[in-house]
Amino acid sequence: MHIDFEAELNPEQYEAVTTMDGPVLIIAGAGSGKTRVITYRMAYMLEKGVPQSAILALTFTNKAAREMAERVKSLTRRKLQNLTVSTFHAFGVKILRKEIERLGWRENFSIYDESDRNQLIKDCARELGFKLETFDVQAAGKVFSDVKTRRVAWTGEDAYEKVYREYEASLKAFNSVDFDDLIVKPIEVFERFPEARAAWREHYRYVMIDEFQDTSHIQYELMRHLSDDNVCAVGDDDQSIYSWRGANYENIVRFEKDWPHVREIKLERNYRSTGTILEAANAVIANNSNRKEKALWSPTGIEGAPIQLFRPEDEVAEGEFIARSIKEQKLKERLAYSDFGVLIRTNALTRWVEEGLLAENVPYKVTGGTSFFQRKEIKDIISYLRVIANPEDDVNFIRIVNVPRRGIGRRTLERLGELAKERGLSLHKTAELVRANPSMELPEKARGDLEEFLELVESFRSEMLGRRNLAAKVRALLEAIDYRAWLVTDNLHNEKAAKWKLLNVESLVNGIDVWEKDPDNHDPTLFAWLNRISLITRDDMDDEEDSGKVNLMTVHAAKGLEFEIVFIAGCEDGIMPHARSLEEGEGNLEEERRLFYVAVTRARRRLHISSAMRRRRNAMPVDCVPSPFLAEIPEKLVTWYEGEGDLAPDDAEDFFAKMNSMFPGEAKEEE
DNA sequence: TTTTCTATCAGCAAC
DNA sequence: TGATAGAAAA
Repeated sequence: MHIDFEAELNPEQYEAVTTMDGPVLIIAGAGSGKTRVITYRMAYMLEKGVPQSAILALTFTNKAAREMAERVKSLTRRKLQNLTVSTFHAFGVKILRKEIERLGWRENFSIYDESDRNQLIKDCARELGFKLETFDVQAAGKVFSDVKTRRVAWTGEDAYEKVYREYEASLKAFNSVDFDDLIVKPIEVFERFPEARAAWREHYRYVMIDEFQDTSHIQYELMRHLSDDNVCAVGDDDQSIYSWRGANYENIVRFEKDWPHVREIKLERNYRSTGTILEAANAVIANNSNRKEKALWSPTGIEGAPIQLFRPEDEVAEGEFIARSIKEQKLKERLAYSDFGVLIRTNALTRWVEEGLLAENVPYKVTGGTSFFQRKEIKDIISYLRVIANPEDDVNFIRIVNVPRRGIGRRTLERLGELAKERGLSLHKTAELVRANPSMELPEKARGDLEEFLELVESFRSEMLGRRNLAAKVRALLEAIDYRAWLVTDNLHNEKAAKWKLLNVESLVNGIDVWEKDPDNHDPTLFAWLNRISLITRDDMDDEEDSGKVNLMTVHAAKGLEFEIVFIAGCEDGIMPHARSLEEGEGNLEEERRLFYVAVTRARRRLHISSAMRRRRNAMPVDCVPSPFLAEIPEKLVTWYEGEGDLAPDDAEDFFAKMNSMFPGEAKEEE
């Protein structure tokens, strides 16, 4: 299959795609066809005879990775089973599954998410005699992460340091790693075992990094270990919105230092938005100081409708307005519900928008927030499977040892914990020891209950380590622990909740079923499944029946997406920019502005911004001031909506026809 | 010793 | 709004 690269790309894109060898830095403004460049670049390499297994592309979300792989496949019409397109974290897992034994972990390690981690930190602090009321787990977690990712060092008199040591020792004892470890541990492997590094480095001769502005210090390190000279970073400093997660857009500067002969290519043509939206976005972001100069421009010359501002009475009115406006525009312009995106700063704000949409019968889906896998009932089941896969995993052991109730309460666990501590063993190992040695003191009843639990784990462990019928075995497990009955007793006063939770559990098991029956899945083991779901997010779940619905999500979750019509709700001072974010540091106003910029540039055709006059906070209505960012939009680009009349201003030009005629190839382009 | 009930507190973004 | 710690009840 031959691709006419020159015809399907603009000159800058073409240059970016065909510069295969040597370091390349692509500064890709919002909507400039970033994904297109990356996918075409991979296709180009393949066409030039680079073997697929030599290409590594790293992205930030599973969704982006999957879509990218799909597009390369459809572009080249090849199956490409050995092409590696993956998130940083998933790639870290891939390395660790091969190499972690070098560091003293076993291959069946567990991955702790944030709540697992916080639980462990709490246990460690308690263990060391800290009063839990005065011990800030969140703060400790942040410091731990900073230390682990080498952003700060201990001062030597830090109260957290001891807890950190305990935490690290516990992780190792439990054969577990946390999220940061997924990046840090591979680096450690590469530093300590140069032969391992050489092997990986040789394997991937072409490395590409997407969303480079959001790479953290350690991700950059990992990339450096892996890349020789053929490295290509694609990013946009104006869209760096993850500094709280360690992202550091100064990596762009470091890249230029580390590869001085870098070829730098700027993509500023925007194929997405109207001139009005671009002008507004440019004007807003120009208020940031520390950035690479660039301005988006539209090759179409379509001015488009003005940006519509609205100040609803309160959050309820805001939700109503959004719902009505969506209905009206959909009808008038024959759009689909999925053409609409409603963006908010915090997940808590979704509620009011949801109520508005519900009241007007507008179908919607919420992306992000507490993911499916964070739900209690789902975590329970996953905890069981984690313990079955890795019995040393104390955090998950504790979580489920008494769910459903089996008489193993606090006292028994405390006692078991003491015994484990004395011997330096995991709880599971200790429990086995207790079973074998009647001399070890424990009340008879507790002993029996514990034994029963051990047997349960063991019988399922031997069952599930096979490579067949995982879903059926999970169903059997659910039966064995009678999880259904537990859901009923645990939700006595809320039958609906119990039913809903049961449905969730069922859909989890169905998910396993689908996954293990996928012909492309070459490793249908319990370990593989656990590794996968540890890294999965809500946006990986959608596709099923979610097309044709309005998209409701946070601005963070919207990065990389685009919608015909965008609403930015809750555009008030204190929310956008978020007060809490500003408290944290000086530079955060600029990051909040970038966040707003990202929100604005999601819109192709029309943008609505609302800022409530009053909003309830903790049940008390509070007067609100519009976001200062609104004043940064040139006045000539906006109109005010007064709360009645036409909700959908006309922009008579036929946007689509014009847009499509301007460009060859697919016009609908994600970033 | 375990389970159930009640009061209190904190709530930004997510791999 | 939910999680969680501590008190009361079983």
